[in-house]
Amino acid sequence: MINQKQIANDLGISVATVSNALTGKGRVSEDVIRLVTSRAEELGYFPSAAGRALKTGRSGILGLVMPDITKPVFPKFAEGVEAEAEKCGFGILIANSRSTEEGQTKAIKQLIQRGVDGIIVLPQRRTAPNINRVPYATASTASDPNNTVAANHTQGGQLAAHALLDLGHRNFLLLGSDALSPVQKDRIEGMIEVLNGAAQYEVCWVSESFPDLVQKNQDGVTAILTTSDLLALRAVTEAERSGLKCPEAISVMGFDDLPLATAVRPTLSTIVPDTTELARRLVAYLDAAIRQEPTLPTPSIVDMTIVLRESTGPVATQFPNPTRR
Amino acid sequence: MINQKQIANDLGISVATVSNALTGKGRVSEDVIRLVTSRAEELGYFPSAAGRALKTGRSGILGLVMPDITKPVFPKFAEGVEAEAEKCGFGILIANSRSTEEGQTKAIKQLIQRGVDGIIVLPQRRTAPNINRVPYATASTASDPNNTVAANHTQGGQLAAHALLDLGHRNFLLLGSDALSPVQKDRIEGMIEVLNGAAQYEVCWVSESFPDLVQKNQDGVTAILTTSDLLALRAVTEAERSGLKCPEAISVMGFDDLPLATAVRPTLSTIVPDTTELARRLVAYLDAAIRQEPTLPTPSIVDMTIVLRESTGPVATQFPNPTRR
DNA sequence: TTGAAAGCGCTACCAT
DNA sequence: ATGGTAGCGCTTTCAA
Repeated sequence: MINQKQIANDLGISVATVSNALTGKGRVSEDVIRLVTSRAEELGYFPSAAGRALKTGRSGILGLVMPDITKPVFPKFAEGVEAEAEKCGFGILIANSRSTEEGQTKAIKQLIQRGVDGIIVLPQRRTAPNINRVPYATASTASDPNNTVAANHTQGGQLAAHALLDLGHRNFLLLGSDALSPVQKDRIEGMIEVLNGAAQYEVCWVSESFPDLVQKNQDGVTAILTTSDLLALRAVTEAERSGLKCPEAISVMGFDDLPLATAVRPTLSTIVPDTTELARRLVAYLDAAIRQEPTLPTPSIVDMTIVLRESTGPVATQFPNPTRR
Repeated sequence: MINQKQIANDLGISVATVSNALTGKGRVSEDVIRLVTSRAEELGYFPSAAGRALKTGRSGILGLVMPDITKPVFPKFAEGVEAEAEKCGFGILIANSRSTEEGQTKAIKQLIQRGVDGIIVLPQRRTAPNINRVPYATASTASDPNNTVAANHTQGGQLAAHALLDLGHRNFLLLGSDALSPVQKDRIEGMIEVLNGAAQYEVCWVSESFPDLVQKNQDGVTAILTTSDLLALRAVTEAERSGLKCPEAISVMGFDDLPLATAVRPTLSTIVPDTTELARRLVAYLDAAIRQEPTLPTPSIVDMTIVLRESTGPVATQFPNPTRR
């Protein structure tokens, strides 16, 4: 491994000058800077991360704790964080909390041991990570008191409901998969807020058994709002299988804009979280905290957007199903 | 930050003894070990990663270069690598090659600068990563000469073809999305090897336009083999939309066992890569290389398995479509 | 069994 | 403008 000392000896100057020339901090003559940088280039010099970290007390690495990167929502987020971190000169060390609080605690401990400068946590069940050694930032729901930034799930739900209301729908089925998830609760809540008084609706938490969509449709339901594209996919395909055309007979709305949303036919209308912005604020917060800036960004909420594709359409003017009671 | 020196002063012993007691390497009395560890516990001591790295020349961190974690194949792999790495005491630093060779080169350089001990690369277009500073391992296709381990895409393709042949199908449509991808080429090749002489088949690379499945079915096609679950999803939903029941009229086979495979109805029959085993071998190789073990694992190939779900079934005994010419 | 001391590569202070 | 040097926290001889 080639180091500053070798460059210094090579050029007959001191390591201090080499360091100064390379980092551009000290006052060194242009000539020496050119000399040193070109020699460093020649020798293929890379500064030692360990040496620098030991001296400065900073590793330039951020930890990212996620529940389960296998779940399709997280990769987009991870990518956003990685990209933002790189812009600020940070690397990303990943850790898996395995969707449990113990896993989360363990992951955080490991990251600290590895010397990260800060930690981003995606707590799934509103657990407050207990970190004192390094600054941390969390992306949670708006209703979570100790978050750094939150996606506006409620507003996302509102967006979904509004869009279908605008298309003329008045009888809704709201589909979630986990009644305990704060995220899903917020999304459903947003939908309900908008629907209340304006339309009929029924909330259904899917576990094993999926509701009989034909039956629901006969009962008047023309629109399904879901808390996830995975559920929407299920709904669309269940519907089409039983002869209910989507969106002609029934409209289906997804959530999260997963890759599958454009792979399925009909393509899924869905609510899009701004993961890039979320990641940006998370990293910006940590960056400020690590630099010990006097004022830190305050908790904020990032709105979602909607994208209307093929799975939603205007309510049929005449009832698609003549047997409706 | 609390360090060994403080513990040493605290206990009136030397830092060397503290280090020895903590790492268990040197010969220290049981009493002292107990004393030191308990005191360390009390003070909440964590060894400094930087200090240790500087001294030992090892960071305990592995870099992982992936083309695009947003593509649904990669998260499962990343999780496997993370899990395996943790078992060997390594952390995982992620880097995004953005599916380009320049991106890959840049990512590798960055990882090296951050002091990783080794690098795992998923080269997408059969590029040979140029790394000399640290050991690296690649997961590529079997036909790639410089790989450490490969998933047996060809055998996966064979598996798919065999399964549908066994179900009585004799007229196939093979669907890929990228004729330039070595992975997809190998998969299709495997299918063709099995089908040749045993059945009729047509290969179709989907770009924008999707083949007319009703037409194909009328031409006799009863089974579709794809190179990805995303394509299979597309095929299933296109088919069902145009009144072709799956699997009654047409069977569809996916690849990769993505999360969506069980969210769609019918659930997708698919080929499952053993990402855990792939990850295990990759990490094991690097671990050995980093420890400078005399003999390193030689390149090896990991077979895939098949899971039959709802999207495939026996060929219809009578033609589903009476208008077949 | 324990301790003193060197040194990993870097930066920053202070002197020249 | 440049150089000498201390020291970040740890491990590892070597000596006691």
